[in-house]
Amino acid sequence: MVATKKLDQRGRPRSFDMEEAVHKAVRLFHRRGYDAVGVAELGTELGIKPPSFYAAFGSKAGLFERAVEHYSTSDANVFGRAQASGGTVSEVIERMLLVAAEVYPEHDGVAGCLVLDGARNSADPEAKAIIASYKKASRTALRDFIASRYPTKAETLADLVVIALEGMSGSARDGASAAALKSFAEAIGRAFLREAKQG
Amino acid sequence: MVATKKLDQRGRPRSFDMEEAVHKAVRLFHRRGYDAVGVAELGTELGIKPPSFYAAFGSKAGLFERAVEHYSTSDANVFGRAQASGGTVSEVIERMLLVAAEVYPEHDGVAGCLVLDGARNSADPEAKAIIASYKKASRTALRDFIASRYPTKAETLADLVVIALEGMSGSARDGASAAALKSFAEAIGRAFLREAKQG
DNA sequence: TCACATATATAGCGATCACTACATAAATGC
DNA sequence: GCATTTATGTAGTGATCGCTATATATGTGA
Repeated sequence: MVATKKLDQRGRPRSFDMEEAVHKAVRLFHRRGYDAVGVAELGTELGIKPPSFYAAFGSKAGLFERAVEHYSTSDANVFGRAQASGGTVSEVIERMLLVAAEVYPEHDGVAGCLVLDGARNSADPEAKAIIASYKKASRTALRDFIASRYPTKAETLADLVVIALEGMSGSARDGASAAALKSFAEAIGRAFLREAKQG
Repeated sequence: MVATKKLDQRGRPRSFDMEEAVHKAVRLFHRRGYDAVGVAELGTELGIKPPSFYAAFGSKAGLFERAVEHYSTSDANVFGRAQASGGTVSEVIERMLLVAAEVYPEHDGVAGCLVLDGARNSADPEAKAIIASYKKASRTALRDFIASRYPTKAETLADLVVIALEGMSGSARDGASAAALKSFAEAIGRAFLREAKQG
């Protein structure tokens, strides 16, 4: 049973590019949130009509899940970006906050973090579950990273950072400037050091 | 023309209590956000049928405006509550953060701040405008209060507090515990003192 | 008593929601 | 050629959205 798996490409081929469609969906969901983006608009913006849309993604929530997954494995993942440059735990945290201060303000009509704010006030249980899953995973990764250096204060320090990022994302979506977010990020970075080393 | 204005109570009287209806609307909008609460649900929960609803409030956004106004003049206004007890600027700020840490976690299914999060991701321009107006007024009041003691750093310090409160409200809506919000509030209180007196 | 003013209940408006039934088009394997 | 497989376009599903037209009920002032 070492049969070579022929991925048979039978049937009519897709008339649109999946990756490009998901990328456009990321921008729409990120800009306005899950509920405010309708399937009709997604269809016209992505150039996909309803039957093809549902054949490809299953549902609106299915596309949202793909969009969130695409988003959180991109440069928008501020924790991943900050970790990539190495350094101490506090250096990475400070860098993450500064990266967020650069990324979160409005760019091309999009502001804040899709994971933190993309399903806020949503009435859809699926969308909320998808976001809750990603938030929990992110928080766990961040807490474990902090615990590698500050094991007894990891929870409190993780709360400090996560709540701060929530505030930065929400404020950015309300129009906060890059300068305001930067000074906030710097203050939280100093607070992190202070809370980590004292008390 | 000093005619005594007789507020004539002519016509059929209301069959519901306006204040009680607004209070119920506050809870619904606060719990789920503006868009996720429909007029049909408001009607059944408030015991008001459509024509009476529109005669009394004009529109869904009209009721929302009344709800936000009622909310922000209640005990939910953490800045007002913190100011009421007096003290120095930094004492009031620290107290406000601690009050928010008590008020924002879920109580009776409601979490966070209606003003900060009630119209998040809303597709309705009216609701967004109402919230934007209240946010701007709150921020201005907070900044002016801080400026009375720290005039050169008022903007930066106001950003610190406002973005922190945004984070606390958003996190509370995601299920953050009172303990987590309290430790965050304490850390931000220390950060406020530090940023105000140094640098 | 009766006009007037206001609020009510019944019923339904057009628009939009996420989603689908159905027939057809376009590729492959034999 | 021809069956099979997959994707497509046309058209429309029932449900819900915020809101309203119309007639009736219930109060006041004269």
